[in-house]
Amino acid sequence: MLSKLNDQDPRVRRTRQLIERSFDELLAEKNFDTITVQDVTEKAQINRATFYAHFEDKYALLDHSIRQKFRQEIESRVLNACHYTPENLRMLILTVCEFQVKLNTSCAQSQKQFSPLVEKQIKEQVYELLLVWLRKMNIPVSAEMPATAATWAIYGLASYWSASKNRPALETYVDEALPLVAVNLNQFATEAV
Amino acid sequence: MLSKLNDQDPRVRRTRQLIERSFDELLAEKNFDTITVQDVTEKAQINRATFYAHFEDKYALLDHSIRQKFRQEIESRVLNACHYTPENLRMLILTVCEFQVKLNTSCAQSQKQFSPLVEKQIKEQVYELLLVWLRKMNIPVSAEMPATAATWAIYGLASYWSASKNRPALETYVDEALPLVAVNLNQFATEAV
DNA sequence: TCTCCTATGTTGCTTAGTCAACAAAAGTTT
DNA sequence: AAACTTTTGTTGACTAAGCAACATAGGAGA
Repeated sequence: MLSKLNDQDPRVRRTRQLIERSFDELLAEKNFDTITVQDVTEKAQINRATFYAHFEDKYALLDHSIRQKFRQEIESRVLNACHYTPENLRMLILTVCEFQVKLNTSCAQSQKQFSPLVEKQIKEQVYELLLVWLRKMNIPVSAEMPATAATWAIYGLASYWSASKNRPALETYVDEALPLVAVNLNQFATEAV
Repeated sequence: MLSKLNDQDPRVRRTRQLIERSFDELLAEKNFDTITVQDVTEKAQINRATFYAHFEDKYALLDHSIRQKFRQEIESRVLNACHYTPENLRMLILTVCEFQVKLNTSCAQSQKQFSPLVEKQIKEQVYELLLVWLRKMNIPVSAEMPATAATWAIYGLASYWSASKNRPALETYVDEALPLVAVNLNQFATEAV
């Protein structure tokens, strides 16, 4: 059904948590496509009908789960509540890189199949974050294009790194990557704090 | 209100768990009479009105909590699913002794004030357990009196031990206590399995 | 192929939990 | 003592979760 539940309602928060937690645990145990909606609801001890009130299907749950996890990485580094600086940008690139390898190791072998999902979620959020940063510098031109360029560059560099056979040390790699991305943003940075 | 909720309903189980867990955590932190119903519901993240649907007040919660904990001790030793033997009786006495000291150490200093509650709950459950045991031996006389005598004896001996300045080793104490209690029950034990 | 079985969505009705507002009790402060 | 703040129970209207039943879709196996 998906008739928009109220995110502030404690009951809604609770059941979402139960679903998310159970799903994470199941993902650690077995492959995504062997996980059924029933598995999730049984583990969460909620009714199956309740699941469908929250998510369209298990793919929507996976989508949400990935989005959630990346958002947490962003928030744990407070990147969502700061403004553009080269250092923060560096931290953002680093976050994307780490997230990639984390997914490849934490869950089972199943990751290849939903890497397009991951790409979509990461890029959406990086883009939104960069937009916020750019808009805080009240620049004369539109923020969309620089944000887009930087987003794709960041994601591309991160997946290039995470896919490399002999990965160079993350810190040194990010040092190299930073100027390639920052060139799109630095031009506005004079107005920043 | 307390309009009997359905114990089988997952929602009911969940909120009870939330309440119990929060209460336990609060009890570990501070004294019982400084704990408010609000504290519990805030920690449990449930509505205050919901609390009152489950418990009359915080005293009823305390009552329930103690009952619950002792029942768990009984069940973890499978005493609820067996029959009378001197060894099982020994285990029961031991359980009561351990429960007494556990309460005195685990929670804060507050225990003295609700020791009558503890006494009531322990005795009720020991009595019910002994009744079940006695009835399994289909004895010719009524089970109530031997069960009562044994219950009081067990509780008395356990609190005497737990209150002693220099407590003797539990095992040896129980060895001494066992015959004093068993004398009420052994006479029927010939019929037992 | 046909059957069996399991997972999926969906539905109408019931029950539990939320919320806000209230009056009244119990502590606190001054 | 009076004025205050906090906590307590209780209420009624609303929303989410549970349940059982259904039709359907897909796989697995004879």
